[in-house]
Amino acid sequence: MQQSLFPSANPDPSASHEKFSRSDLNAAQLEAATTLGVPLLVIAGAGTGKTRTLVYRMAYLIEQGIPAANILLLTFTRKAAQEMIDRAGRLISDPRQRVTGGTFHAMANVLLRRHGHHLGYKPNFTILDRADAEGIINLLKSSLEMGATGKRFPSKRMVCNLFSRGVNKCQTLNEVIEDQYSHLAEYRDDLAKIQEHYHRFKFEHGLMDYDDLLVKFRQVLSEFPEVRREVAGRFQHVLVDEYQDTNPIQADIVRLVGGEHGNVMVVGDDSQSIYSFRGADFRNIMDFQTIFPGARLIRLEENYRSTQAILAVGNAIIDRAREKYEKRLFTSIAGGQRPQVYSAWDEATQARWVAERIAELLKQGVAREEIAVLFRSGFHSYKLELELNNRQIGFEKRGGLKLTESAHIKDVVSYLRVVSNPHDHLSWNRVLLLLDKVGPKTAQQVLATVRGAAEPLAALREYPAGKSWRGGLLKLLDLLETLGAGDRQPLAVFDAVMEYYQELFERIYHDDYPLRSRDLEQMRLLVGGYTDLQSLIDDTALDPPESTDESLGGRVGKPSGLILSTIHSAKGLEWDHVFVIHLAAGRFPSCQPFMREEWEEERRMLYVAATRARKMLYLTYPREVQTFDKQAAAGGISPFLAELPAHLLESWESRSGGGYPGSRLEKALPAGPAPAKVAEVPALGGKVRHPFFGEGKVEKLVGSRTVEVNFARHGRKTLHLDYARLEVLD
DNA sequence: TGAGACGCTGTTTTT
DNA sequence: CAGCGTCTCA
Repeated sequence: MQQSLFPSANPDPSASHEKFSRSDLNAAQLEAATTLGVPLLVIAGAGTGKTRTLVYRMAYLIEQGIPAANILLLTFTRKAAQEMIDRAGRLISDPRQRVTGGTFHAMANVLLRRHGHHLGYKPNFTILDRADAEGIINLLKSSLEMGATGKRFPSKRMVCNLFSRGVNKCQTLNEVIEDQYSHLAEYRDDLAKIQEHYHRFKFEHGLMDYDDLLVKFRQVLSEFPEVRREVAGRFQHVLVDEYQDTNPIQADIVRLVGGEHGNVMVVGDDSQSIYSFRGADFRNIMDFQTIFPGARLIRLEENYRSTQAILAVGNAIIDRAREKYEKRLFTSIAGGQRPQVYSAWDEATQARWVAERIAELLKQGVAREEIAVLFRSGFHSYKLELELNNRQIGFEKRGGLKLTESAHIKDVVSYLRVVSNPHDHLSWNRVLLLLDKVGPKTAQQVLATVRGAAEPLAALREYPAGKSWRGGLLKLLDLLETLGAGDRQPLAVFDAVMEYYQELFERIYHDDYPLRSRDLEQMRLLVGGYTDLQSLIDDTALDPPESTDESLGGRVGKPSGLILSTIHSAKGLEWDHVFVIHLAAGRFPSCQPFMREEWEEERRMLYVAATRARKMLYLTYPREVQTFDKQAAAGGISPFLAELPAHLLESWESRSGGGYPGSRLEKALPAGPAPAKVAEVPALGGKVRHPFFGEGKVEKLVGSRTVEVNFARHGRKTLHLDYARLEVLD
């Protein structure tokens, strides 16, 4: 097995050797970078040099004689870790000193392959991505004969969410159901049964989902002191980025490792907490000082990123947050142009306008990598993507569909997974279903043989296969046997798989296989970069490449072009020119939030988006948005945008003399802060309609502005009238 | 039992 | 518009 923790690119040898210099940091940053012997909690506002501080701290530790191998940097994405580590590498004299770093999941993966045997795992376990996990739920659902007829059983997606939520918030199944899924109460017993089988299934077949990686890693750390000591001994300094977005399990992992020596620094910003759906709670930041008594708190408040004009808008957004730790960002980059607001007629106009601004910027000589377009949800950029394609402006999309989520890639990866872990039932199932004349029933029967066998391949040789598909099965076994035998490079394995798969591929995807084969070619390029099959397989789940063309150049360092990204994927990044689109009611905030917590998180998301901009910020919204059934053209300006003081913003004026139905800001924005629309208080027992949950009946009035509503389709929800967009029916 | 056609429904964000 | 589940035919 590969020993380097997280295989990553070599530092760029051509990079200049910046000298580590204390004068590069302000007082607070310097304190954060150089304080030793005390746990540190760094509250760092957006753009206050948090990354720089982490980078300098790594370099400082190394200069103090601590081997880089003993330093661990935990970040939110692998990209972020690599970039920081590269930068630290440039500050020190010995380029071979390389800090290890990556995501919590990646670290857990590597260490569990080594220590998982304590919990009964073999080192060749397979990591399940979301679709895999849902697949298992589906398998179990049908094998347990649930949801057969009559009542509709909750979707696999729902079931997975429910399980995951329980894990990440440390709640029991019953608590989760009560809390969030009360409408599923009647399925409680079935869900409990599925959950039990799900856990057993994963364990018996050497499978781990994302949550397992964290949970099992925590377990091995807490139950086996010798493991804990070994891990803590190896990582004598732990640095954690984006701490506001860690969940209780991750915090526990930090506590267990860091508790051994206390050399822990965590960096975070409560105002940028946007991952509560994964169990994160920004209040956890303050628990740090309880977990590590005597921890020192350092605040970074000087913003080095944005102009005053942009920062003013950022501050105005977050000022309206109900609950936050006081902190006021200031910048010495005076002036700057006020952020521009463009109110578009509809989505197409919005797309055209943004594309035109981008074309203009490019013409003015702005580098493509200094421009980004951000949005709440992946699909918000569809129209813009079309528009950019029309104008032949290349872009890279972050977030949204991953390359590895497409069926044909999953097919290929399944062969690799079976080679690596012959007990991986899920992949076996997929691989068998690809055979002609083999469907779910037959596959299940074959799998029964795999289950008991110590050597599945040999056992299957003896399988009494039906005439129509015997040949196919034997060919498959030949392939797997050849691959399992030699110690081949991943690329050779991939090519062998492709030779076998090509025929099936063209049959199954007969209508569009030429298009799909482009993905396979791209995948082949990626495979070429690996020397170890297991890490290739791991990365398909832990570090999946984005689906659009760009992938090799963008893996390390700077993004290679114009970026379209979800706000979540834009975390920690910055650009000169940032467009935030779809700031329309019902889109951003998405129509889902119905309680304060969720509403506030949406607001923080806008804050994150706005503070990505260095020089110029553009905020746009379509006045009309199409819903999926191309019906209701709801929308209009997002309340977040509407409530901003108008004098901080500037409306866009059409230069071409009215080619667009451009609006004047004064018209679009109310003069003062807009009060939230005061919704009518419905009567007890009255009917209401929610944009997402549909119709429901008011069951209880809690306080003056909070009601409990029982929705026909979604069960009972507690709603706050100031946040939920409730319509009172009569 | 598998394969393919049809109709329904459901909508974030990510490791 | 998918991606699912159900239904029908071979």
